[in-house]
Amino acid sequence: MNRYNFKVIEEKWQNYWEKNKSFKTEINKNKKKFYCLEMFPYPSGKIHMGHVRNYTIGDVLARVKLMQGYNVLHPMGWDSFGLPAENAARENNLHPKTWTETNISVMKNQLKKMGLSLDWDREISTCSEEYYKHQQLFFLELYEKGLVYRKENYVNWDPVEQTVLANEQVIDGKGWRSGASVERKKLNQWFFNISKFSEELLEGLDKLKNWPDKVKTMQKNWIGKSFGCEIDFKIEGKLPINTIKCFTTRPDTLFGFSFLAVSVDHPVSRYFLDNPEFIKFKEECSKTGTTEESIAQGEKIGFKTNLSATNPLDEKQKVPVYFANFVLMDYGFGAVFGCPAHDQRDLDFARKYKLKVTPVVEPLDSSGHLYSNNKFIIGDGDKAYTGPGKIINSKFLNDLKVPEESIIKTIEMLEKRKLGKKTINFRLKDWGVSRQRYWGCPIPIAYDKDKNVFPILKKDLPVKLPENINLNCKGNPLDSAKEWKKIKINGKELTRETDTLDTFVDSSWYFIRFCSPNNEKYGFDYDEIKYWMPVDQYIGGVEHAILHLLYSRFFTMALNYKNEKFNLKEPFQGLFTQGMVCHETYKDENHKWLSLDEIETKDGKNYFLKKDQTKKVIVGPSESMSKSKKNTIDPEIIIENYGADAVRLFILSDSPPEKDVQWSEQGMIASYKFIQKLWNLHEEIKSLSNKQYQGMDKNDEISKFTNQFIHKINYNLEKFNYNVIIANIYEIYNYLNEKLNNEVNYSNLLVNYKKILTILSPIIPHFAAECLNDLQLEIFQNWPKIDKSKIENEEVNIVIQINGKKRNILKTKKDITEEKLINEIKNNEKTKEILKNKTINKYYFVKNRLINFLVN
RNA sequence: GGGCGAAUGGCGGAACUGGUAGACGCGUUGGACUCAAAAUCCAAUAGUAGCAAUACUGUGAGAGUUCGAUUCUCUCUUUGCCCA
Repeated sequence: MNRYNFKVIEEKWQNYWEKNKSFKTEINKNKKKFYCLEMFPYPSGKIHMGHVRNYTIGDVLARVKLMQGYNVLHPMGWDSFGLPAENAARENNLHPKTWTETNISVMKNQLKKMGLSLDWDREISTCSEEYYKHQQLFFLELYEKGLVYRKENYVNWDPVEQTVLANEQVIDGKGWRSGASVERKKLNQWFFNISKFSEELLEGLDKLKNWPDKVKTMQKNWIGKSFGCEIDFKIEGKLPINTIKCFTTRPDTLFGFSFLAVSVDHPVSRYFLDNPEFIKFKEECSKTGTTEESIAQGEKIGFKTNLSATNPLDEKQKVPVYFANFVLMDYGFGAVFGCPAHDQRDLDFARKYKLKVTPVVEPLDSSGHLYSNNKFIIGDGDKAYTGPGKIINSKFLNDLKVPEESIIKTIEMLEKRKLGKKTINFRLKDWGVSRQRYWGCPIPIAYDKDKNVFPILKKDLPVKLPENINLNCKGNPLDSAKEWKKIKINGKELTRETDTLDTFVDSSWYFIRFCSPNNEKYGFDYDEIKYWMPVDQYIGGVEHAILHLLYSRFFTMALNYKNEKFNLKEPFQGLFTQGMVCHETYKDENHKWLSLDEIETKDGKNYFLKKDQTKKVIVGPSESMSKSKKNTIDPEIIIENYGADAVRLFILSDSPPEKDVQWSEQGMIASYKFIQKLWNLHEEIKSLSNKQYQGMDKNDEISKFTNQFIHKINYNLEKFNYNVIIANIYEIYNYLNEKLNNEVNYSNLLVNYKKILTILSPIIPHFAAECLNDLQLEIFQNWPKIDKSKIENEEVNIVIQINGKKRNILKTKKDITEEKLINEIKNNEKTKEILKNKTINKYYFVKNRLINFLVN
């Protein structure tokens, strides 16, 4: 028997597919289309196991759909702008473009070695001019539609690096590189008006039937629609201010009102700018980050003004007005009223500044700690009560049910008295797209001396990135590109915008570009997107559940906005989020991460340092593979050692795709060995043909088994239960292996074996192609149809229960009636004992499944 | 603190709309082959009792609905993710 030589065979078929352009796709209106898309990678250098998992899952689906007769679009590209290229360029003195292109060529080669069914003719790279020139045009179109605007906004500013930091570059309030405390700084920035589509983005979620509920919930929370009320508070003080407008979701707690808090950026702040103490306070506020989390966790501080605010429902109740760091200008109206008894933030603040705490909601359940001497108080002094109950201490609002009645009724009352009105507020903020970076898509805008905005003329696109650039300067490199910055529009001397676009913009329309990747005139072709879009199945990591997916949905809606020809609102019909690939972690005595290369084991449990066998290694929990934890496995080495088919098989086999999978070398080896076993089986089957082997399988049991197997696989494919499919494949192997020893009719065997190979081909395509070809069959087979008459068995096992406990199993003919069954049980040697000396009070019969006797 | 999910042998995990719990794989144990090892093949493998047939117990804990619950309901514990 020949050993299966995966190296030769995998290379052979990869070359064959490439040469024959087996996966090239074009519009074919006679065929149903299927657009299968996996999230395209950032070209960081090498592919990692996460990619292997993502692309294997996608490839199985794409190949199945192809075999089922769909016209399958399965493209791949590169999300190739971004900060790592700039950092790497600084460290290695390479141009970001060179670094990126090298990485792309390495990774493309690696992907090809996985045997993916990709149409490489559609490859795109977001850092290429061919791509970003269209993006710049979209930017201008969105600008014309009023979906892009400029405003001042806070950024995370690293005072040492003189640069803006992304949120993930801020670690514990400090710059990741410099370690300096990050400041809040105001900069003029470009924004996409995503909040204009808040309602549509929210409503659209309901129509996305093939999205995981988890992701939809996350997006829903992110959009954060809340019903509430805007209330005008009367202000008294020695300033020309009459009212301050607040937004609240809890107007029903108005009688618990003990202060009014406004943002330091609120318009009223202008009256305090000559107050040195206020300036100091404002600076203090700018030291806390801009994220909601840092504000929530940070200390709540306030600056007391000489103003007072009046409760609109009670003229007598007047409370102080504070500037407070936890109020943000871009939520609501930059002002909130504080009801400390029923809001944790407000309570923290009230305790700090010794403000009154009046409870206005009485909890329903009296077992709570909020009671003392039958009187409701705020229990231990630091916990606000936010649960349900009824209103107290609130005059005419008293006894309203919280929250069912209280909020609506209070709003009605306020509206009647013209003191406020019902408002819907969204948490979703507009998308700031300006990045002070070199390696991104230049924003096609210029300014005159007075900072007036001049869009670059469309005929002058693309705005190319300057090639010669000094990346080792402080701040944004484009800012120091003096010559590049100069531009004339209609004879007017202007200065270019030096910010580039957030890379999330690049990935917000690449799926549209894939439909017509070579259209030079425009970002897409209407006919092509009409045929291909939306993406039928999008597959990627759950870490993109919110931003990338929301931005892509927005961008599609923005393209659709005021454009009847476009006619597409939701880009991704189906979404699947796969889990991460995990591995054990290892540390030395000093709690430094150790890589697998640095350690050794003899028993698989106790690990020692390779350098020093006396040093024990601390084995940590399994965590997602990452370079920083040194627990990565390099797919290239694994493919080199075991072959692409074996890796594909393993990465699917051990866990459901939506869950994390634990990398296991032993599991990997098992998959490798299994392919060898399948090959041995193949050789054996082939050898039978020479003997014209005629076996005994008269009932054609093998067809029955195969049909049932295909039926199971179809079901599991639909449910994405790929791990169960692999188990099914092991089952059919075990079955065939046994049958070959038991004699089988050769022609029956061959018919079914062909079907089995067909089913294997999306999962282990090289192996299946080799076997099919070896039998002189076409390597691209149609997905086998099920012979329904052969799915059902004529015989079934019926469980016999006594008082709900299993006592025996009886094999009978299918669809047996209760009477016949009971008769059979009573006469059968094996089962008649069960009912002996027993009175049957009642029995339950489930056809073809069980019978449950209730006896004394 | 809120929202959502999860908990099944030594491990990863199966189980259709409530109806044979533990498919399949890994590991472990025993055996065959071999001078020996590797590879391969065969067998066993939830726990307890028993030579065995078999019986009892078992899906995080406790309750409930039901003839019957891994599956449905409630409470709790642990844990993961997202938001704060």
